[in-house]
Amino acid sequence: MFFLKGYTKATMDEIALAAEISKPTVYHYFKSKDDLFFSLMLPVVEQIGMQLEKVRDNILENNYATGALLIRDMFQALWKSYSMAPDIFRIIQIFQQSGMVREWNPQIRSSLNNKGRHNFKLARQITEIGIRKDLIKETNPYEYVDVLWGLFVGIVQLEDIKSREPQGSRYLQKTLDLAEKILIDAMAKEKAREKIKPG
Amino acid sequence: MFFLKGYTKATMDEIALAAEISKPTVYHYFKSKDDLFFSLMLPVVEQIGMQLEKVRDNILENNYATGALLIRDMFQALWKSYSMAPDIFRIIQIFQQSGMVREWNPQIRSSLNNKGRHNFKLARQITEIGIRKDLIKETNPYEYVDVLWGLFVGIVQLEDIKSREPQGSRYLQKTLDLAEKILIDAMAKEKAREKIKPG
Amino acid sequence: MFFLKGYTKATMDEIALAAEISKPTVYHYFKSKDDLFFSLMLPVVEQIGMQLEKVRDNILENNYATGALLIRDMFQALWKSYSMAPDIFRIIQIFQQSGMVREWNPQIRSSLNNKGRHNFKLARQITEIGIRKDLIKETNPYEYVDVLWGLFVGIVQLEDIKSREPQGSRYLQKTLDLAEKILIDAMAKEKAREKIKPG
Amino acid sequence: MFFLKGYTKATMDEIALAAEISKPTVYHYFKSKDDLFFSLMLPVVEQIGMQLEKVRDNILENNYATGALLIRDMFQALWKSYSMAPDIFRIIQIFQQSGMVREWNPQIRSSLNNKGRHNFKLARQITEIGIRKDLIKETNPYEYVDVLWGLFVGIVQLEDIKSREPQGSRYLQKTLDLAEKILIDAMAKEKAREKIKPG
DNA sequence: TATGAATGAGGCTTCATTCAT
DNA sequence: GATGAATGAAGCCTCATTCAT
Repeated sequence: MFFLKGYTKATMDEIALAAEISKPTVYHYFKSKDDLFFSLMLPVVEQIGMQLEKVRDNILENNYATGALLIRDMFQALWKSYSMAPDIFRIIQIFQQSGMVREWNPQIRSSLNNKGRHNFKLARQITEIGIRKDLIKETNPYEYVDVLWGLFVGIVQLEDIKSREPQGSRYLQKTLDLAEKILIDAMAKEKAREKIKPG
Repeated sequence: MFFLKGYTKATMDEIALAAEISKPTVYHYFKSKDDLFFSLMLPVVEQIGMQLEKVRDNILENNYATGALLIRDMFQALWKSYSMAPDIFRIIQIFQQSGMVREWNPQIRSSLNNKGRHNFKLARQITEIGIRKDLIKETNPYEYVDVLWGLFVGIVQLEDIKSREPQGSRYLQKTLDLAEKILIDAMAKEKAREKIKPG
Repeated sequence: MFFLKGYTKATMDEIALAAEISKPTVYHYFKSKDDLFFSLMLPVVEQIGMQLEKVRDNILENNYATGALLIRDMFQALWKSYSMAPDIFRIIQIFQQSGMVREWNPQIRSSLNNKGRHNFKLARQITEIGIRKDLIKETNPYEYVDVLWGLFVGIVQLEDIKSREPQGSRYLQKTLDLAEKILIDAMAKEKAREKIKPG
Repeated sequence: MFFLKGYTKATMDEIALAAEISKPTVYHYFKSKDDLFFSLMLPVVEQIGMQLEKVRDNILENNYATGALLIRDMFQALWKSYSMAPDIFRIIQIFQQSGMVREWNPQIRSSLNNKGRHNFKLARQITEIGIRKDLIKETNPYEYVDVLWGLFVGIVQLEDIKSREPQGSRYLQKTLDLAEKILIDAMAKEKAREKIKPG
């Protein structure tokens, strides 16, 4: 529902109807609409964090022979999280668009923000280590991570919109492949000899 | 207002208040909330179209010596449109997120969709010509254009969200610069010598 | 407009549009919506009064040979007024239905009520004289007049509604003819010999 | 409320207040103002239908010795329905005056129209049988029924309006009695002797 | 005389949330 | 644990009416 209609337009009536329970029952499980929304988002945000932690562990253990492999893994961290729950992944976007105008439960808000910031920090760490280890071209890690995230989310969103239209495309996979390739081409340091062809 | 709060949360009361006119006066000029929202979006969508048309004319007249210049101009087409009315540019995103708010006036909906599709078609044309003229690496133009658009929009959105937070960054410009560089690195064909074939 | 939509649903915008003048111009001629409405009604109410006065004069001058002729003339008094301005005649009904909840300009209200009451009084006078002159069967003139008025208005209304539907009848004339015949049959005193056949 | 103020002027606020429930609760039971209005009307329209069906059954079973009795029963069919819910009966008039308020739910509109037409058809059937059975004078049944209905409704309306005024009369009963008498006098066939042919 | 633009007040409807059972 | 019924608050929109020109 949140995904289909956005946070504000999804009504508790519809949500209860779709869940085939009564409205008071929804409130039995979730304190409020915000709470319900938040409960959906949190696991995905955490999922991304876990994926990124794996990447960080890998690079710390020198498991990446090339920058291409590192970059691919970072990109895949997002993609895997997305694949596990595409609809829910998208509502994170909605959440951010919704402007958080309504005063969220401060606890909720801070928890989510912390986890979000944590993810960005992780990605920056990974980038920095990648640069230090000569896998990634010298860049400002802040900008690099923002490009990575923006690229992924922008494409998911775009293909999403397109797929909603009658003649909508279903090229999400292919477009993300291209995006990944572009990132690698642009960011990965080509090792003296072995030239990586991302496949 | 739409930008600050999103379509649904922006109330006509607030809009009228912000515009320093009364609510009925808003309705004197715009038939409905949808109509007002749409009226804001249209010029920006058209602006993008105009910018892209310039690029197409340029490439048809062989005004691009290198692929880098072509790609930069396409990227700049978005950026210029964005710069002219950042807030309004963003509401296009909101519009798309909002799942085509309610049942739009079919005329509105179709007009906007047509213009949007037109822009994508233009960008694809430009890409195809660029490939044919040996300025851009061989790629599927559909995917290429989607990456371009997704990258731009994703970054704008991300920086937007960040800038809303207390410690928010203001790195939009720098991040977009990096994004442009990445696109060029990855897509533009490096000419051995001058390979431009006039005509 | 009032006739088409009723007092409340007819908006000043529509009225001005239909009159092909601007709204302020309407207000230039009529102080308010009430005033405009009233201005339309008054002439018809007065018209009915004038018709009835003629009948009263006639009966006072012994111009009616039979009760049938008298009753027909009273019925015709309504019908003529209706024919002169059917739409406007109907709005009198609307006015009465509208409940006069809104506080009409007291002057307007009283003027209209007076004229209306005057008409009923006239009709009663005529009836009383008719009874005294042995043209009409002995009856309570109040009830008699109410039947006459109710019958006429009820039929006009009914045929009106029917004519609005796709398969709507257009039998106003014939039905009113029958109504008149019924009234005469029931109320007119049959003179010793000459038996009137209303035609 | 509808009766007191008419459809348009009766506000949902007032209605809820009068019903001593909150506005949303009204909407819990009725989808819209139209729906509420319609829900009030339907039973009365159906009530009239049931009364007329009884009359039709009676005449088919030769239960009427004289035309007077038949006509009285038809008139009483309306009157009984009216008596059972005078206020609600009146709103049917308002409904018709109101020009089919806005765009009624097509289902509602058609349902009501069908039932209304059904009632008229029933009354015509009764009239035709009455004529065939020599109880009623030869007449066009269409016109006859319209006179009957118009007469009843016109009088109810008129007395209604009068009773609203300070000096208003309360002569509904007496006037309807007279109306019934008039109808009988004019329409019922006076039997020379017993002319009833069983079967 | 005529009008585009403006508005305070108010109407219908919906929503998140809570009772009472 | 589950729900039909209830509601305060708020949103979109319209209307009669008036300015300013």
